[in-house]
Amino acid sequence: MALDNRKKEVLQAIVDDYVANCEPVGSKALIDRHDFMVSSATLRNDMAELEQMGYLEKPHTSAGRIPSDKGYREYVDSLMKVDKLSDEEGKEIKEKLSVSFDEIASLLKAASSALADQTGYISLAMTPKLTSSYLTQLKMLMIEPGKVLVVVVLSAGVVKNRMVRIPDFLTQDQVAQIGNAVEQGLSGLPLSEISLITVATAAKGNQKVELPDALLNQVLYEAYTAIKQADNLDVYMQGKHRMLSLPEFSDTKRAQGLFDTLSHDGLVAGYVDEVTKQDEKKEYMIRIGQEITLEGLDECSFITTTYNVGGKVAGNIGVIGPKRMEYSKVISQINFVRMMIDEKLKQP
Amino acid sequence: MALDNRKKEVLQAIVDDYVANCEPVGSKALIDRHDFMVSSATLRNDMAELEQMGYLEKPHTSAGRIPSDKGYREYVDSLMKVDKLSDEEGKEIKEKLSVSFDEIASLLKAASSALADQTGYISLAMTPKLTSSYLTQLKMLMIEPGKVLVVVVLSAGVVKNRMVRIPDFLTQDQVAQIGNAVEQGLSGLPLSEISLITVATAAKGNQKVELPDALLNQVLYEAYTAIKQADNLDVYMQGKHRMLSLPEFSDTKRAQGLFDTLSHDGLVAGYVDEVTKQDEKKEYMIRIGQEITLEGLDECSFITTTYNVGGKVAGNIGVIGPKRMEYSKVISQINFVRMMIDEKLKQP
DNA sequence: GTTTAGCACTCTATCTCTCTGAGTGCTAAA
DNA sequence: TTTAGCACTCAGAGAGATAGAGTGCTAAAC
Repeated sequence: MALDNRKKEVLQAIVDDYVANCEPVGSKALIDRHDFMVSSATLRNDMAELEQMGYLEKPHTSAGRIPSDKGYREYVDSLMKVDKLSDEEGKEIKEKLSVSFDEIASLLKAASSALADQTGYISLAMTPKLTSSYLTQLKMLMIEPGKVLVVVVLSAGVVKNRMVRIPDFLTQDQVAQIGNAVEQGLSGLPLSEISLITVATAAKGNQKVELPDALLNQVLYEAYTAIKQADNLDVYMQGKHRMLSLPEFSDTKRAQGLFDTLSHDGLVAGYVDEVTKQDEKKEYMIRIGQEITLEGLDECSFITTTYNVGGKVAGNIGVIGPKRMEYSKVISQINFVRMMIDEKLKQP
Repeated sequence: MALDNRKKEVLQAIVDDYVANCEPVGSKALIDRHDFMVSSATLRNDMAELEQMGYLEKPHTSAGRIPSDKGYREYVDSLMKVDKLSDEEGKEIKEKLSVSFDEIASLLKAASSALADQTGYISLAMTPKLTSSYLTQLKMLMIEPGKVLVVVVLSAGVVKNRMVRIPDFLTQDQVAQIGNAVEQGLSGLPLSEISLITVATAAKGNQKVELPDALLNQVLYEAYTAIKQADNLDVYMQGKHRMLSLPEFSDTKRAQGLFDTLSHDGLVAGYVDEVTKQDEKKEYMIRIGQEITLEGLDECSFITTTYNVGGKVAGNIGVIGPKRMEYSKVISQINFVRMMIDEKLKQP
């Protein structure tokens, strides 16, 4: 049985009201707040049917209705209208991202912070997935004898560095040369194809320094770990504490379950990855309540979207909020931030 | 009126019991759990006096007593015995910090993580206060035309980098030369004495590249911002979510107040700084309940201590937990972690 | 067939009342 | 100074009672 027009309106109104007040919506209240041209009894019939079809739930017999996960799903899929961000709000976000960012990490940090402030929920920003990106530069900088800073620059604009230890007696020149050799041999190679072996052959094919093999291998191993480490995703998450002010998390147990999960960056990042793959074609990904396979997030909704770096490599930003979230607003906010990121990263 | 021996014992027993159970302690329960050789009536008299002197409080007339801030203070100042860490626990911490850390940031991250795991409370680790440290190296690395990575190395072992934008047409050599000139002119200079002017004079006194003044100034300005940015304290904080399982934070409002404050790294860092100055001579700093001037932390206690880098520059690590904290255990844990850090950073 | 008025019914939240028990403070004796 | 004894206090738990929001159903109206 499909939803007739009035039922759609009723569902939409109930979601809207519940989002606003976090209180079960009754037929009377619905009539009061909206211009239905029918009586409350009619709405009651509609609501009973909507419940039977699984779109609504009752906390108990004599309460109003609240949307089920399926109800929210219908709402975001076909009922809500995503309105454009108000000029004012767009301006606010723009301002927060207006500082010049020449490193992707700072941009993402700012984006996550803006998103958290603007939505009032938990924001998320992840560095680009690097497996598909490639090495553009590798510099080895001697900080003091025996200590070398390996700077790895990736095509996605990601810069990472790692301090490594090498034998004391190597000179800055020798180390820099090895770095150059590796860089020449590997630049342009996708990260996924870089292994200890490729590093070694690259270096040995290009370098001019005469060094015993064992020694050279030691340095190369450190360079390799530095490159591999650059592969790690960074996750920026902000605004967690705001969830505590929501009525759905007034129960500490629930909040704890949520925070426990969120404290594992890796879990969240992995989940975002998975969802992104599932909804590859879509502009944004939404997961509602039980649809989320992360523990402790069954009272939440999760919205993510993908930004692009130079049209190729992509990372994610997103928002985690209560199921009772202002979906259309959050979506437009996320979209706006994504556009801003895309724009800033388009310049080569 | 000073505390006689039995009163001290009573206070100590009450703190111990309350720490263990988070329930007001009555005279009867006290007799049951401890070997006082007197009757409950005698203890009642003692407890009444302790209350009058401000060491104990009553939640209401017919409940047991709980320690007041003053009571906790007396406890940590003269009653508790700081026991040595168990070998087992020492081993666990050692293990967590056993990876080789050649960058101070990673070491602190690991330390904070170990401290949070081990205490079950909120841990804190801050990079060294850098004002007293000095610049040892400054490298400028061209990533692509117009984009330069400025790597700043400070005496405290802190390495920071910042991507900056410069005019497109400058070459790697030119940029590197400017970097060298700045480094030569400034190395050894305390950060506090580095200003845009000192940077400029340093560079102009040492550099050989012929560049129009305006252009040079632009590059120098970027180098200067990079140096100044290296000055920022980094704060690593972990284990916040654990507080939600404590009965004192079962009220979400309270938890929210705490988290609100803790989400401002700067506030916390500033406070730690202040406290450290006040208790300069002490091995560790303790602030209890209302003694803490940060909003939302009046149900908490704050313990910090100072680690050293090469005997000179110093940073802080610490723990935030409920007033009802296992003080002696936490103190020995913090001390142990500090010793580990000191040791790892002693090697030049 | 759809809509509506009317009404009995259900269930939570709230309030009040009572009871219980842990714990106190005080008094008087040891 | 310590102790036994006892009256007193108060939070918390449990039991009704009540109010009110909301429901579902029936029968009439459109």
